[in-house]
Amino acid sequence: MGRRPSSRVTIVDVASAAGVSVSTVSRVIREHVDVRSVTRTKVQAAIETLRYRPSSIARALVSGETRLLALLVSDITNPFYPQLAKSIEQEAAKAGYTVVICNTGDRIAETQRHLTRLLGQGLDGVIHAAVGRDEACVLSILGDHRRVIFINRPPVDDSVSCVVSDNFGGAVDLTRHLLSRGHRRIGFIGGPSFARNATDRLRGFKQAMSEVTDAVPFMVTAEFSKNSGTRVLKKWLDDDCGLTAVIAINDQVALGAMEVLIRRNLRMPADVALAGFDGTAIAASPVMGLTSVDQHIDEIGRRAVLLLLKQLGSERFVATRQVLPTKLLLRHSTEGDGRPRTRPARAKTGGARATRDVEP
Amino acid sequence: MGRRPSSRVTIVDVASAAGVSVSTVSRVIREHVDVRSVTRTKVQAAIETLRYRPSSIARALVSGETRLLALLVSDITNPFYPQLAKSIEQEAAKAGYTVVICNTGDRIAETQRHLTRLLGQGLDGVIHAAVGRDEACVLSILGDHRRVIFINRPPVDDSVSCVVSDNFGGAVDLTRHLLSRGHRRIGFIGGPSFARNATDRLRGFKQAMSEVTDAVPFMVTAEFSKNSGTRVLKKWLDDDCGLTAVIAINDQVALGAMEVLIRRNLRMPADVALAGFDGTAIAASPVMGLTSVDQHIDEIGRRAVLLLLKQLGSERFVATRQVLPTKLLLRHSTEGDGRPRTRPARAKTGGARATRDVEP
DNA sequence: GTGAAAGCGCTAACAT
DNA sequence: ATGTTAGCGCTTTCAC
Repeated sequence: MGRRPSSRVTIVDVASAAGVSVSTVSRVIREHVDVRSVTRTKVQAAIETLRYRPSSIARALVSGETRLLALLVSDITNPFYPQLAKSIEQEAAKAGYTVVICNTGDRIAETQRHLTRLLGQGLDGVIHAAVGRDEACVLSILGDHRRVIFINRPPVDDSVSCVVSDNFGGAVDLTRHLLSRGHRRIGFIGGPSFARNATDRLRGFKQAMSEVTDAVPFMVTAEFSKNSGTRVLKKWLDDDCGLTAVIAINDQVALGAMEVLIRRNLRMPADVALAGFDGTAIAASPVMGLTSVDQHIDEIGRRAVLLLLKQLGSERFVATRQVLPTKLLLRHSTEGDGRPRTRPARAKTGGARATRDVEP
Repeated sequence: MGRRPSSRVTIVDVASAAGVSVSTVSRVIREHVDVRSVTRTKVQAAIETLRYRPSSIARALVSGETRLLALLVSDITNPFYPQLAKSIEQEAAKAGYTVVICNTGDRIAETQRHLTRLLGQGLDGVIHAAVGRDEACVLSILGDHRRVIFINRPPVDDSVSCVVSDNFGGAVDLTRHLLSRGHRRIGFIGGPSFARNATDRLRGFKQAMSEVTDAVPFMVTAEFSKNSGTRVLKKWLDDDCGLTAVIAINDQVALGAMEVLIRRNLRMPADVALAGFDGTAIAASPVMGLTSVDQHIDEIGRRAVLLLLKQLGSERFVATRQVLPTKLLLRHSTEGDGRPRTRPARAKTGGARATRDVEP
């Protein structure tokens, strides 16, 4: 079962076809210099005609290098991660590396399960985009700090490399923006305390709020899920706590919150302004039109791969900490001028064949 | 470089620690029955204390089985695929299989690159969720039809297994729904002709339209991207062709189309009704509120894995073709009663602290 | 510059 | 029921 056809073309076949030894073929494959160009050509011809493809398994067995990387995410259905995954996959492929994506669901057991299995498969390195309670576990399972990069969520342990955003600064910018628009009672739907990007954002929020005397912060700890956003916002609205603006810990949570606003016919930002974090594509769409703190997702992915490969290739290792600036992207959900700005409500000019709404 | 610490615990270490031979250890690992329970316990203890983890690389080299599957998608940032990937990953993990996700971008060269590389890595099987022009290429590279399952897009070659939706039926249902709501001039933003799910949906649309004498279909071929939706809808509106409803080939294309409607202050469905395909989470959200033809994404993923594993495990192989029914999910984008139904525009009752809009 | 041979860690006959 | 041994396809000394 599962055994592949014994017809596999091996290095021995190539060797005999080219009339040389296997070691010579091996040298040609790995582009060693100590091969006469005549010989090399001969071997390459044999490789070509036999359509020989070296087995990375056999190679891995002897060299210990698989060119297999893992990308750990908490939930691939959060659009933030696919965008990240794409850039990581692209950059890794350039260097001949394969990336496997694993969902941890922010559960230690899942991280453990994946890592143990992948280590058996000969994993070369790990990019963890959602470290949390599993931080120690990851490091102990891998044993070697050189083979891990944390991204998105900063690790506690600073003897590990990471590429993260300036979450604190981003939150400060965003909060100041809301304050400058006159909001004073602002809610912050936070993330779990084990996620340092979330705690950093919370700190930024608190900092900015403390700079304005009459600002009244509302804070709550929740999960990074759409449901979290829905649940928290419902509660706040039901409690009638007079919020005029809400910051969600990420765009996904903001989506959940926005659904509540829509269901209750509240307008953004006239009734409640809303903002998120991450700068995902859906937030950027006018369909959602969500103000968000952009994370330069592609850049983080690119850097993570380059850093990891560099670490895998060098003997001495010093942990690197890269912090990228964020960018505040203003959209309908906050940029209104006090009058309703949500799309159909502000319909005035109309397009082709439009029946027109007139505002009260 | 990359060489893992030579301190790896091997099967030999376990054997000597337990005072047995390597074959006995191997038997214990693979849960062979021919082992006395005393011996087994002894071995397991040794495995435990030494923290031994079998190398699947070595195992793969001899058995030809890597338990590595590839999932080919056209673009992981289309939310349809992460949902699919998640269910596939989960089902595969149950059987100890690892899934690597590859973006083909619907380009043959990319498929080729990934497959060649992965085959060297000892790929066991492939689930291709976006076959198109690369169909022949996939089959020839893999050589063995048993090791491929096509999902989502039906293959041309019916000697290969597939799990797909009833795209034709789904399109018929959807089109009839629009017709029943009085729409007659309906646009269909189609997909590329190499994607059979797209062509099947188009057939369904034509079929349903032909059943109504005064129905006027508009059709165009585009890509499976948000931009396609934007571009086509802009053109149609600019041409002022009097469309009252538009069907997009998938939810992602519908998103692009919806952006145009929003930007032009056209209401859904009062001015233009809009619908998509796939039944993604974002379409279901009231933020998008898109009528869509649900594909039972999880079920497709689950079945694909089970079918593939079954095929990998059996000697004789007969291609299976599974066609799942679709389900029409009605949402704001089409279910309106003629009056504006888009959220803020129909604000009448208001929620807590809401300033109210009154419709004209 | 090229070849011969010893493994990498495991499985699967074949012995016992 | 357990041990012995020959590879799986490749890399890598070490000779020549």
